Formats: sequence, structure tokens, C-alpha cells
Amino acid sequence: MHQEDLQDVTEAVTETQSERQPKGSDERKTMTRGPGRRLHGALAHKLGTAILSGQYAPGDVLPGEVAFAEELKVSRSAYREAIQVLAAKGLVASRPKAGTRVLPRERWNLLDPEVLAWAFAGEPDVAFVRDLFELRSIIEPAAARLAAHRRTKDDVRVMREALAAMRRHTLTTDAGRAADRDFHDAILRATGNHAMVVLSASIGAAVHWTTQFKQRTRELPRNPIPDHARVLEAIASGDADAAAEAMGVLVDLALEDTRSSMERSGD
Amino acid sequence: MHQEDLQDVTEAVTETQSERQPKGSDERKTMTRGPGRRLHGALAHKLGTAILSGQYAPGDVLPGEVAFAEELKVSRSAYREAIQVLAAKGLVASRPKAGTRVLPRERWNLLDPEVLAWAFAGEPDVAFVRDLFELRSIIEPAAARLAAHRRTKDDVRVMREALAAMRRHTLTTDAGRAADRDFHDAILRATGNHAMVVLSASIGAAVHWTTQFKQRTRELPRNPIPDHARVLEAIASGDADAAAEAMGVLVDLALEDTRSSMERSGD
DNA sequence: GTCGCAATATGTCGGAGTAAATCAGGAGAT
DNA sequence: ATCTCCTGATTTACTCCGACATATTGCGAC
Repeated sequence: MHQEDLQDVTEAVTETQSERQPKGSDERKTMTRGPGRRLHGALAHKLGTAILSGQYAPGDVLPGEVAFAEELKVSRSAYREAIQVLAAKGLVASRPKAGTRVLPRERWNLLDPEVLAWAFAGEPDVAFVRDLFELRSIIEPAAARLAAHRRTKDDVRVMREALAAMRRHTLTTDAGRAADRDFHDAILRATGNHAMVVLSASIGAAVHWTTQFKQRTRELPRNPIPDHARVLEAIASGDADAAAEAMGVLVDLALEDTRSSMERSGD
Repeated sequence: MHQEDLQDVTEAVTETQSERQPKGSDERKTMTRGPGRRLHGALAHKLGTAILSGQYAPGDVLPGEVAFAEELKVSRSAYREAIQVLAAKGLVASRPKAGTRVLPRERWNLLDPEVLAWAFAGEPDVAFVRDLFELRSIIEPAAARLAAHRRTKDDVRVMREALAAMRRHTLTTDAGRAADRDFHDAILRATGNHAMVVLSASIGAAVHWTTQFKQRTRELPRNPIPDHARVLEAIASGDADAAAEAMGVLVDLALEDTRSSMERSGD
């Protein structure tokens, strides 16, 4: 196999931190401020993106442990730990004598934020993005409806702050996109449903990647603030139907923007 | 390459996913590993259930590698690989000098089928089960609506077969519960939405565990077949509104049954 | 054709050495 | 004298290594 040398991996370790965490924005204290990814983490990232990009197709069997580890210039321990990570996410499965094989796509845990990141590391699949937005168009309006019923004053306050931050920074900046994520996250939290909050990590990641992709075209088709404000007011006033409706059009418009950007870029 | 062996892999993995120990022997240790379950997998199961059951609370730091591995009578390699699995699922995070800490619940990947299984290994949290059913009541009617639009003849055939199997075995048997899962799975697949199919793995697992829990009370409150049949007919005839409606009542009734069972068992 | 043996690759083990992050102590400034 | 900041030392996870154990597969013998 044509393998890039280890330098590629080692370099990715130090480079990933500066790329993901810009100096300007200091993340929350609870966030993993682990600066550098470890070797097995970088390996998992490398192999994960290779699998998600189709470089290894489902059913393929990877080279043996000793051979592959040597080829990647890492010890068997580090390689095995990386494989355990991929196995935990349903990407591969190892059996003695049979080797390590890539599992069929249905087993992949695509809702895992890390897997989602790997999926968007290369060229995103248009059909998959459409599916993700369809899922959003189901989840988020329903979440907005629940939030309109159950939101506390604190929830509303967080939403207002996030919306204000969006207004200040706009979606062209990282801070603005973070505020957008906080806004949607606050709504899902306001549902009081723990399973919903967990989904927010996945959906939030999807929104993050698609929004970032949208920015590649250097074009802002529309001002998203009014849509968000409409959702916020409906939730704050406790109007469940209006909240669901407003969130529905918000997601639809976001899909429209993203799709036009992808078509423009794809063709 | 060896494409003919792919079937073997899928089969083996599917088998591993389902519970591998029909004998309820030695429930205390939960580390009894049989064929197909490696030591680090069993360790991850043991530690995962310990965390999910609250034995290790978020923020807790568990003993050092050497000490804990020795206490568990395993090598550090096996222990570390188990930790990598837990870390990949967002349950823990390890840092030099700081040790391995249990992450806050928000970062747990509760939609991971394996994590879900760990959550239901002990006494399930009533609030969490309610949240899961609320999520189902959002996802599944919407899925049924989409399925009514997009289902193929093949999808309908699979649903009919699953329903027939449910009729034959009833939910008291493993085969019946598997058929129930196949039924819901077929609907989510019929949406043609890949993200939805991925969710089916999570939701299916949740349904599996709650249904099994329902059976502990040795009581069959209601015959679920008519509800399922109503959903099936609505989807087959392409009536989206009726499909969503029928699926809504199905989930509501299932929640009602489960909740009454849990209250009875809890008190 | 069935049974059993052997080859092979994953799984498990324990130890040594490296890198990193935290805590404590001391030097300097206020 | 108290506080802040820097520096080092210690503790801990991380990585590597080489050997052995175990399970699965496939081939050969009966």
C-alpha cells in the first residue's frame, strides 16, 4: 500500500489542535482542553477518515497487525488501541485468524460526533447531508414544540444571549457559528429530555460542518437572524405551534442555502 | 479481495451484538467472557455498566492504570484497550498526571447501542426510559409518514414477514422480540434516509431492552399486533397521515405498558 | 466425509523508557 | 510581608518491545 510516512501522522497531532482550537476563542472549562491528540488518537483519526472516505470499503480486510503497525511506523500497542476505538464506533471488527475487517455502513455509528467529523473531513456526500437535514427537520421542530411548553426563564435567557452573539458576530466568524450552535443546543436542552440533549451533540456537529461548508462559497444568501428570532419569541411566549412552525421554516431555509452552495461547488 | 467471506463477518458480528449468554450464570461478575468476547471487551462491559449505574460518578477519577489493572487481575494492555473503548464512547477521558476521569453525562454517547445496553444492564432509570419513548414518539411517526411516501414493494414485504413472525412467536419469546425489532427497523429503512437507519440501531436497542424489561412482570397487558397491523396497512396503502397517527398511538401505548411495569416493579 | 492436528493471526502479558502535566518551592515584584 | 510568576521535580499516562497464550481456520489423515 502507498502509505504516507509517520511524519504525516505526527504532524497531524500538533497541527490538529491549532486548527480546531483557534487561539482567540477560549473554550469552556469543562471542555477537553487536551491540547495534543495522542498517537493512538491520531491513528484512529487517520484510519477513520480513510474508511469514511471509502479508501477501505466495507468487507475489506486490513493488513495484519504486525505488518500494518510496522508500515505505519508505530508499535502494535498504539495500533491496537486505535483499532479498539474504531471497533467501539462500529467501523471495524477483529477476530483471531480472520483479521480486521471494515463493517457494513449500517453498523457505523454515524451519530458519533467524531465519526461525523471524519465523514466531513473529505468531500461530504450530498445525499448524506440531505438526510441529515431531513432528520433535523423532524427533530428540531418537535424539540421547539416541547421547549415552548417546558422552557424555564434560564433557558430563555441563554437563547437570548446566543441570539445576541449571533447578531454581533454573524455566521462568517467562528464565534458566530458557535453562537448558532449554542442557540440550537439551548432549545434541545430546554426540552428537559436527556436523550434529546445527547442528540444535540450529533446534530450540532452536523450543523457545524455543513455551516462551515456553506461558508466556502463566500456567499451569505440570507440573513438568518429573523428566523431565529421568530423561533425564540414563540418559545418564550409559550406558543408551541408557532415554535414548531418557525423552526420548520428555519431548517428548510438552511437546507436550501446549503444545497445551493453544494451544487455550486460540486459542479 | 475476499468478498465471499463478507457474509461470515456480518453474521458473526450480528451474533456478538445480541446477548451471547443465554445461561444466566454468575450474574454478579458480569465479566464471564465466552467465545467471541475478548477480555478487553468484557472489561469495557464491566466498567461501562459500573459507570452507567452510577458506581463511578461523573468527575470521579478512577485508580491509576497499574493499580486498577492489578486489582482487576488483567494486564495493562487489556485494561488500556478497554479504557480506549470507553473513551471512544465519551464515557471517560485520560490525561497524563490527571488520571482517568468520568466525563459529565452530556458527553456520554447514549445513542451508542452498546452504551444503551450497559444502561439497561442494571436497574434502568425511569426518567431516561421516559425520555427515550418521547424520542420514539417524535422519530417513529415521522418515519412512518416518510415510509408511506417512499416505501417499495420490497419494504412492505419485509414488514409483512416481520409482523407474521410477531404473530407466531409473540413478544414473550426472543424470536418475537427480534421480529418486533425487524418491523420497526423495516419502517426506518423504508424512509430511504440513511441517518434514520442509523438511528434505528439505537432506537431498536432501546425498544429491545424496554420490551425485555416489560416481560419481567410476567404480564402481557395488551395484544400489540393490531396496532402494528394498522401501521402496516397505512404505510402499504400510502396514507401518510394515517401511518403517522397509527404509529403515534402505538408508541404511546408501548410507553404506557412499560411505565406501568416499571412502577409495579419499582415499588 | 468426518475428525483432528497444525499453522497463523489476534489476544494477552509484563516491563522499560519517554513525554507531559500538575504541584511545590523559591525568586522576584508589589 | 504578601502576592505573583517562574522553574523544577514528581507523578502519571503514553509508547514501545518481545514473548507467550488462545482461538479460528484450513489442510491432511483416517
